[in-house]
Amino acid sequence: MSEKKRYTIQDIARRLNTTASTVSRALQDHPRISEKMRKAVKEVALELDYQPDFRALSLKTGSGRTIGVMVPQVDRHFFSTVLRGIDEVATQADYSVLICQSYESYEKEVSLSRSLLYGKVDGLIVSVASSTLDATHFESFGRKGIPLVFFDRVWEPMKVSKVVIDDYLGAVKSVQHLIDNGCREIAHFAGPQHINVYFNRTRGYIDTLKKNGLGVNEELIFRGVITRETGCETMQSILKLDNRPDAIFSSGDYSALGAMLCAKEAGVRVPEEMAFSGFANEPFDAIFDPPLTSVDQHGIEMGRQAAALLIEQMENKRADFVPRTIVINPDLVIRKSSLKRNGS
Amino acid sequence: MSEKKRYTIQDIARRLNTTASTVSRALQDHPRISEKMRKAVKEVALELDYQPDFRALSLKTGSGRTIGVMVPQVDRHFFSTVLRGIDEVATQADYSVLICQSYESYEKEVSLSRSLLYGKVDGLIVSVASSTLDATHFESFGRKGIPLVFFDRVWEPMKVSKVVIDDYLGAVKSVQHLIDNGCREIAHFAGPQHINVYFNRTRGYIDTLKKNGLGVNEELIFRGVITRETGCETMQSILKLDNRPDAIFSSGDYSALGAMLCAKEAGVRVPEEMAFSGFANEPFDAIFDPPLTSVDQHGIEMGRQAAALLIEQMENKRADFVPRTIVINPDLVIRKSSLKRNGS
DNA sequence: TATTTTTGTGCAATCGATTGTTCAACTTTT
DNA sequence: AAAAGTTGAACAATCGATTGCACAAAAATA
Repeated sequence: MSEKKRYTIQDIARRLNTTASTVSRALQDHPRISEKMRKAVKEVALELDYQPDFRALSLKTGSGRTIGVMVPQVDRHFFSTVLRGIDEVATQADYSVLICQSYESYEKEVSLSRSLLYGKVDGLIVSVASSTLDATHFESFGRKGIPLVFFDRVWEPMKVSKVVIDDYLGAVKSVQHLIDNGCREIAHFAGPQHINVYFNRTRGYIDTLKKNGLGVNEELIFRGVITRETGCETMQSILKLDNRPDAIFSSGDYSALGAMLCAKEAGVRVPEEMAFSGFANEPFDAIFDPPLTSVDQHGIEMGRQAAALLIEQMENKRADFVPRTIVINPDLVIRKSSLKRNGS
Repeated sequence: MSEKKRYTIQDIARRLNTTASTVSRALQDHPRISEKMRKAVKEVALELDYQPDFRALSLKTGSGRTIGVMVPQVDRHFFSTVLRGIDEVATQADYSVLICQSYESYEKEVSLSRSLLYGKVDGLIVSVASSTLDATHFESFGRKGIPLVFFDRVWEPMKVSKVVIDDYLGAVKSVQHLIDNGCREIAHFAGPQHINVYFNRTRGYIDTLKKNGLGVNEELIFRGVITRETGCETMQSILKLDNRPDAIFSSGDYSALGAMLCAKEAGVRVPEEMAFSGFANEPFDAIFDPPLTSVDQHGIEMGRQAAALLIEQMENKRADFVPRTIVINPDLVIRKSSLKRNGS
């Protein structure tokens, strides 16, 4: 019954006894096309529901107006807000956004890069997977003239534009807040240290302790604790310690949460006996009991900046483009879980 | 300094004083190419980090081996699990997945469809936006011979393959469970009724009440309650009622949660005085106090089935393909929030 | 040695669009 | 009415890759 066909510019030409070039020009309102022909072409185009073929078009023009985004997982609130920011700016500039997920896997990341390199995207925005220790696979993009922008989890050695938050500052704000609230023995859940963001959070923690004249107790730094499960397990060991810490500064909300729930379960009063502070400001932070203090990373803004940076570079194709790094200030969102001093 | 160029098959040919066709064949291990030439070509290709141009390739071959997925939002747990299922099957079959978000907006959905129609994808998997009342814009895909599969939120009138869960059954299981636990006045938070999934959940609720000889009280059906905010507000009004319901069956977890937290805040004992049951089995359901009973939709499985269905249709390009609908059985995940009878 | 077969490459068309060039048919100018 | 200018549309090349066909040179067969 139905024709099931994608009509091309040639089909239109055939029906009107003319050529593809004339049709192409008519559709573009070229001045040298007669009014009559223009109308006829547009009419047939409409009738056939003609859409130009993206592949042919981008092959000819050299750009498909498509931005690729590669993130570890889209269902993490932070990444999804960044996506929103990117989408916003990209749409405005008439670019499509192609999202893909590495699922934190190095292999997947490499194979995705390869497939994107085929010419599916004209520019790429990336936050690297946690299992990626070496991100040289991204260097091909530079070699092929495909602009690249890193955000959040960046591959420092590469000379490309980056958008990051000041993780160090976020940690400082967080730990200082805990100290100001009377905490003196602050434990820390650290993420994988080869990832810049986690490394910087840990640095901020250590420096802030020192700055306040508090000693750094290596035994209170728990490494690789980022999931709810590990948070919970770590709390179990903490509860067995002779002198329990009076606060936890976690590099992530999931582990902070896991630990907090475990502690409550074990009868620890939060925040009176133990205060908690996380990182990422996940939406569920606000609805826990008690609500979790956390660091907001302004994802939408990061996304906007990353997209703007990328588009700028794509449009100004000069070889002398100088990569920039944009640093965004994080905000500490104070909630009950850390208010040891006063319950306000 | 750096060349900043994408090398083509022609560049390789030029270096070896041969032609593009020979290079193309050499790279494909065509039998009629000499061992020597083959080696030489591959060597240069490697040296130049040659990657075939996706656009040229898919223009010629007619397929870019790309599946498009359009969902309302990627940061909803259900959708992100479906994505995982799709990704799994697609990757295995050597397809790339292109994700895009409608953000529940009809306009965005229409404009995305248009851009995908350009030939960016060879097949499409869709869950429609809540603001979409008329999804005829998807019919172009059929007309152009681009296979389409709906999942979860489907546009019933279209004759295409669909993957859904039995929302009716999910609601039945949920409400029956509440009744079995001694609830007699069960209120219902209903979603937008023009969306099939919400409509069916409400039907399941009504039918189950009737089946158990319980009357349906229209005043206990609250429409359009899907966010945490509206859930909370609705609970406020419920608490003012003369005869409060003893349970809430919500069509969504967010509103169930909002309501549950509000009720607890107001001093209602959960589940003793009021039981709660949601829909979607969001990951946070398990970590609330009390944990929320909910209906699991088997997202990964839905994604797998949808992708398999789509790929089958794409590869078997016969015009006589008959659309299928796959119905997946939901499971009720029982947690403390609904266990009124016994605290087990 | 003459003829057939095999082997290795090049030529040219094609996918669907864009765009510079050519060229006939009208208009306008003188 | 002849020269010059304008208009409308066709021709052909191009983007990067694939692939049927032609055709030498080399190898195998007679």
